[in-house]
Formats: sequence, structure tokens, C-alpha cells
Amino acid sequence: MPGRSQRKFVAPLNQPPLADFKVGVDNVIFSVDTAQNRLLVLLVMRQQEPFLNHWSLPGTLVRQGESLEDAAYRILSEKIRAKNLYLEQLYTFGGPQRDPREASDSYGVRYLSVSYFALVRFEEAELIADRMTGIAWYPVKQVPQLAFDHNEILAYGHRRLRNKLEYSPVAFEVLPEMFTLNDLYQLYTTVLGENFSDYSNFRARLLKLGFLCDTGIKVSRGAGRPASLYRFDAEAFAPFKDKPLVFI
Amino acid sequence: MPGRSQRKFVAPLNQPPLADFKVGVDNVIFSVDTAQNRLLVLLVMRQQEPFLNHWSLPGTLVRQGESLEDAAYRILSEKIRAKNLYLEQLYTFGGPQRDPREASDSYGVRYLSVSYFALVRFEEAELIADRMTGIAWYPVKQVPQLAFDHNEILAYGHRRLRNKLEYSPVAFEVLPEMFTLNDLYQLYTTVLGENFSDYSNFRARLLKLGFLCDTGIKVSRGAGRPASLYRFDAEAFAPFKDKPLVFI
DNA sequence: GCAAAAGTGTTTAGAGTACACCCATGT
DNA sequence: ACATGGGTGTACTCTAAACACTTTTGC
Repeated sequence: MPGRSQRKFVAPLNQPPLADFKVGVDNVIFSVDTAQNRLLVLLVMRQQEPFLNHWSLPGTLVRQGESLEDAAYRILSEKIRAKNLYLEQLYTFGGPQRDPREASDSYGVRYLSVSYFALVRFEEAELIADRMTGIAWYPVKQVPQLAFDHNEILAYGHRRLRNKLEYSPVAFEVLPEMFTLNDLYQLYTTVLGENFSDYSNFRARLLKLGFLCDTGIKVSRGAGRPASLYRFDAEAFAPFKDKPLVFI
Repeated sequence: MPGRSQRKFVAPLNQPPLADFKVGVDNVIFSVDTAQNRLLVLLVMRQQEPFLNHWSLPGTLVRQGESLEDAAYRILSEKIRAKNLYLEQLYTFGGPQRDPREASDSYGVRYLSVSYFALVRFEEAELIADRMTGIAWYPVKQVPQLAFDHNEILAYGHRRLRNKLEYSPVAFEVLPEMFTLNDLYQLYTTVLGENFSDYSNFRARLLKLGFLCDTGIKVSRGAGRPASLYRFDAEAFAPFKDKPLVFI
């Protein structure tokens, strides 16, 4: 690497120049179709090269004056109208050659992707189908080959979702205001798999914790005894906040 | 935002231009001084503006052709010689105005920091004191005001370290090949605090899991009965890999 | 009445906790 | 011998897991 010289206080001697980056934000947006017990992820059809006409995670490049999180929310609001959602940063993928544009296009510009993970209520999330934009909820078990390294990002997001469910109350951000304990249980089983807990034990443990309050309202779903609607009490949950509590 | 026009397939109409980024990598490098029971973090004195002569996390800007992880390892190898280490990505901090250079310098270039978290063996980690570079292990309880948002990054890293210890075998990456159960216990107490577990219970639980093998070798540390040296058996640990096992 | 869904209770095995106590060494 | 740190065992509590059972609805 010797033989190159630069200005003294800008960069040390004999070192390759700094990379210039464009920064993208890609969102892994999950929702749970409680009716069909399926975990869904939002995919969009790319309208431009590279990977024209491939499915991909919804993403965008960060603009001037915009924070990473702003960009993540911007994508979300361009694709869906959702009242309640949970969003957090996932991981940053930034190896060279992860984006084909690096090779052809421009002068050594690198593309880096900061991925975000989001969870929205399926029933309230209204997809914004701007003219001829392919956009759809896909069952995570049936996602096709995606653009870039998006399959990898999705897998990472899925793992994070499972962990989050186990020790944080994200589920309540994504259920309606009032829900039955079975709704909650279904949500957990669709994300975590069938064998995570017996319903009656799940029920007992959760009720004992005391942050679910019975509204007294009953709903009937076809045959069978009507179920109570419960509400998540954020205040009663507060003591468990940020504790290593595993409540499932 | 209307009134601006661009080429049709490069950027959509009427939108502010993309931000250009330099990407930095900052490392939160921990080690545990088992002799004095202190958790240490590696800090360096900045040799240049901004924040000249302030302590900061060791960091660097990513160069052309270099992956993020490469950059993280490069910093590490410039500062310390360590045989064994654990490294993983932490979080990406990227709001505008997080770096003073954004305002003065250049043309709207943004500085984004991808932080990495590392754990090294204190005894084997040899600091590389290149001429007049301030570099030192600081007890995390006594770190001063740092440059940029590095105090925040450090706090984040500290939280991650505590979590990691509880459900993954990082401790063994940072202990010598052979160690006494007391060494291990001290490591946990210095990171997690005094009240996480009684020694004898800690001991019993860990031995029952069966991935620590007694080498039979005894070491004497002053007065008292000599302790057995144990070795971490990675194969025996394998079944617990990636499971939600909390073994402390 | 009977099936289906909701909700309650009981039994048991094992984990977590708090200790008390024995063991081997240096001085 | 006795202080010091290493190591073992026990008794008690609490939770997790499995599953049997009761209640309330639709048909």
C-alpha cells in the first residue's frame, strides 16, 4: 500500500482513500394475519434497475437532513397507512459488492443498507397501491428469491421478531385495543411455532402477571363459549420494562 | 418540496437530493481485569479535530474495498495485539448533526457511525502505543466525557455485554484456555454485579450443564485449597447454541 | 344433546435460592 | 491450629409442563 501521498492532516500517509457511501434503509415489515394464522412480510416489486421486476424489501436511500429513523418511517408511510406500529433498527449490511451499482455506476460509491424491523397491525394496515406499484403481504414461509441480500435481512428480522415476542410486549402494539386471550395465543403460536406452550398455562402465567385487564365485554366467535376481551395495561407492565423477564 | 426536477430514472421528481456519507466504525472494546475485578473499556485520545485531545472510542473511517467488519478488525489490530477476541456489530448511529464536521467541512457530507462491540482477554491484550498516542484501559465506571456521542455508544455496548453474558458463552472467549470456576465467577460478578447468584449455585448449575471439563490440574492461589482448572468444551456446548438458554 | 370454544384446577418434576458444612492448603 | 479459599450437600420454594375437568355458547 505504499507510494501514495496525501495532505497531512486529512488522511494519514500511505493509505487507500476513504470510501464514499450512499446509505439505504430497508424495512422488514411484519404483520400477523390472525384469521389465517400466518406471519406476513411486506414486499414490493422493484420498478428500476438493478433487480428490475424482482421482489424486495421496501427501501429507500437516505436524503439530506434526514435521519436513518426518519427514512425508515418515510418508507413505511409511503407503503402503508398504519395507526399502530413498532419499529426498531435491525442491522447494518455494508460489505463491498453487495450492490451491483457499485461496479458499473459512478466512481467507487458504496451502498450500505441499514435495516429496520417493524411490526404493524394487519387489519388496520392499509396498503398504498400507487399506480402500478407491486406491493403485497407475503407469508414468510413462501417468500421468493429477493433482490440484493434481502433474503438474508429477512431471516435476520424473523429471528429478531421471535426473540422480541419472548421478552417484550410488542404483541400488544400489533393487536387491536381489545383482544381475547386466544387472539394473543394465536399470535404467539403463529410466530413462535406450535410447541411453545399449552394454552391454559400460557393463559395462567399471563394473567398472573397482572398487566392484562378483563374489560368484561364478551365476544362470540361462532360456536363455543364467548371470550372475554382484555386490554393491555401499559402502566401495570411498567415494572417489567427492560427487565430480563421472559413471560412466555 | 415541489419545484425541483431531475432525470427521470435516476431519482423521482420533486424530492430533496440524496445525502452523501462517510462511514465510520467505532469499537467498544471491553476486557475484564480479573485481578482487580474491574470491567475496562479501551479509550484513545484524539489526535485531530474535531474533539482534539478528548478521549473517544477507537474508530476509523471505512476505506475503499473494505467491509465494515474489516474496518472494525483493523482498528482493533492497530490498537492492541490480542489472540482471542469476540466481536459483533452493535448499532448504527446516523442522525444528521452528530458530527461537527458536517456543518463546517465539505458539501453536506454526513458522518455515520457503525459501532462494534468487542471483548478481549485482558492479560493477553497488548496495547500498541504508537508514538505519543494516548491509549488506555478505563474502568467503565470512571469514563470521562467522550467525543461525539461515544458515551451513548458505550452505554449501549455495556448493556449488550451484560445480555450476552447471560445467554451466550462469550465469557470463555475472554478467559484463558484453562481457568478456575472462581475466575469465571469473578468475571460474571464484575460484569453483572454482586447479586446475580451465589457462588455454589452458580457452580452447580454450570457443572450440570456439562460443557466444562475438569482437567484435573490444580492451582494454588495463596492460602486455601487449590482449585481445579477447567476447560470450555465447545462441542459439548453445541446443543445449547442459539437456544434461548439462560445459564446464569 | 352434543360439539366447540373458553376458562379453571390439580398434580408432578425440576429449577432457583439460601444456606450449612466438609476439604485442602499456606503460615 | 486456624484462617482462607475451594468444593459439596440439603432443605425449601417456586415455576413450568401436562392434562383433566367445568362452563357457556351454537346448532
